[in-house]
Amino acid sequence: MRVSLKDVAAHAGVSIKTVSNVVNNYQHVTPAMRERVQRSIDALGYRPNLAARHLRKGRTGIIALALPELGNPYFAELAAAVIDAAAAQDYIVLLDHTGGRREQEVLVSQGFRARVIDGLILSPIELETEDLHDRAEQVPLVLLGEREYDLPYDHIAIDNVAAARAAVRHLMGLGRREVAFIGARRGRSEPAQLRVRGWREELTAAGLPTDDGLVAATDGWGHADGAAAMTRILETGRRPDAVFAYNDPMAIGAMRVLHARGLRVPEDIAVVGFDDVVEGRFGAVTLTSVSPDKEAIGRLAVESVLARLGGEAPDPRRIRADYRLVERESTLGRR
Amino acid sequence: MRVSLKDVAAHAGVSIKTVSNVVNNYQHVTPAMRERVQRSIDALGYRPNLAARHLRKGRTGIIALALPELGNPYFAELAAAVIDAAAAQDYIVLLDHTGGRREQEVLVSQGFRARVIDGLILSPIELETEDLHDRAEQVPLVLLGEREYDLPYDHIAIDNVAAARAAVRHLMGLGRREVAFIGARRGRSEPAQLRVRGWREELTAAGLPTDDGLVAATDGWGHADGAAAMTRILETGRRPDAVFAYNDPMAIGAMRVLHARGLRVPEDIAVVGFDDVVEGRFGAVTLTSVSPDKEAIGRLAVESVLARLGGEAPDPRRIRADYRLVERESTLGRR
DNA sequence: TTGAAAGCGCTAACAT
DNA sequence: ATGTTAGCGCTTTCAA
Repeated sequence: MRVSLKDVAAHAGVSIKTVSNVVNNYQHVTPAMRERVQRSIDALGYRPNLAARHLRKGRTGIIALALPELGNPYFAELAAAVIDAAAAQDYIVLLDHTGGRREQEVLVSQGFRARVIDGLILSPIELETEDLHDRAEQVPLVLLGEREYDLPYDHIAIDNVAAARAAVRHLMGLGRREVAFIGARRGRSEPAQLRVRGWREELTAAGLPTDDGLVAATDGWGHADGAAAMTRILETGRRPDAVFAYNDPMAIGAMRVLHARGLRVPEDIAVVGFDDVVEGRFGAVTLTSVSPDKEAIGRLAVESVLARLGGEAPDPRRIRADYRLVERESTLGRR
Repeated sequence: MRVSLKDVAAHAGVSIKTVSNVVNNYQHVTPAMRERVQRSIDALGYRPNLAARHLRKGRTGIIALALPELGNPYFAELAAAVIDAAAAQDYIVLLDHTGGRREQEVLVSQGFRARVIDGLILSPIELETEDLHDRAEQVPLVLLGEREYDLPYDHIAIDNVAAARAAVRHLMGLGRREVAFIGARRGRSEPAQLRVRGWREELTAAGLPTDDGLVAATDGWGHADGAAAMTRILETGRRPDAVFAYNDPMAIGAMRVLHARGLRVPEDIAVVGFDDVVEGRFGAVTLTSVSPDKEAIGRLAVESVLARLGGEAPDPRRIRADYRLVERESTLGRR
């Protein structure tokens, strides 16, 4: 059986409390006593039982991170950032994925998937405001990503509208006039709405029409969805001179289609992605992309959850992380 | 405060045990009683406190998964498989990453990073046999991946030597005679040794020399490392007619270099990767790759850990997962 | 500065 | 079929 505080106490000939004091680095312990107890701890190989500690303190030292899908490298990289930020505060991360499906997101937000957690970081796709209204769960929740909710939770994201505008502006600056948007979402909910809005606003500001025939809706957000959307646009006979994709995998999928059809990037069609995943830097044509500060997002998310744990209840905040546009061959061409 | 069993019992006018019986779906409860208790549970919004349950049962319902890095899509996809397999058994996954560094791997294997877990799935890179010898931790450990250890732990992997041989054989079948290997590892430990061995064996079997000038060692396993290694080989003046990379990101990095130098894939140099990540299917030239059955690996890993939890102590097994070689444009060319 | 004892919420052995 | 109770390992008053 495992050794408990009691065993150590018996071995050292002291009380349980004294051992506990040593384990928890309590101030007022004489060095001699600390020494003696520590010796017993080492001798017996004592390791505190966290379940018991948690039961007692009501804390588990675990935060959950629920992402749409790990296959998308953006989320994988984000997960890495969150794990590191959590580790820096002695927290461990439970990872879950929702597939971006509302039902799963609701389950997660209600705490039905992971129940041993001190806090939850959720990046929703389809989740609706009303799903969060009757949240029985009282563990702190922090929201990530493009969807915005008018609810009292911290929300961390970059300014998606501004970022999308910057991307489109970059294309305009290169003389492109017909910019397609790939990755609007089918159905009622519109996860991509902020980026579509940025696209629309920037075109309008430039005095250009925003042609819905150039907006391709998709079911998912992977390479294949981007490829399918690009194909669909081309098959209508439209020939835009630029494409702005909801994310990098979709942009890369689109480029694959362009390449296969003999269209040159960027000479014939320039392409801009979103998220700046590593993969975009190593294709035959490197990808221009909006690069959110993932490190910061991960760190801010962890800080937000933990802040609410301390009993402090700061007002819910909308936190803006940085981003920048990384210009590469898919818009600038080969230097 | 949270509602406890006691609160529900009081509300329903029954004993704690009865409520517990209902919550745990104990057999012998009259439907009427079950109904009545359930009503109280719903009314009060009772949710079991897992910390307490775990303290009592000595189980947490959590398994840890420690991977080298999430940025590599192979590991991200594997993580997804493990999470799903665990969910199917009502288990939740704590995710950690080691950076493939021995020190971190040791920490993880000793349980110093996550201590509230029922089992651990570890995919080591630098870890040495002796690091596992004095494992104080008694939670079940399952090993994943290419490194093999002569130790009493379950180990799940594909047959790396055979898979590497299949890849090289495919190249030989296409008439290639000078096959470089990218991604051998610097330093004492050799995570890539099985794949290098397969490469060597197959060349030897074909009566070809295995030229060490065609083996490029790297520090990491990312796109950039593959690109650097490819560059190094080319700059020695060597011009192999094929490249076999340790993994897909390295293969893609290498293809980027070839493309930038005007070398055609596969006409001038054919390329084969390993892991079959999604990204390889959408480049300008799609990538031929060894495709391990990630689903199966994830499932087998979870099953292995959980099997050892049941008190059963089956003999440690070496479990072989399936793989296949997926042939694409980087060796076959454009159809 | 250290010890004794209560109790966190739950399960399981035992009693009814 | 349901109730009583001890105790999982720890932290935390409270007392010495």
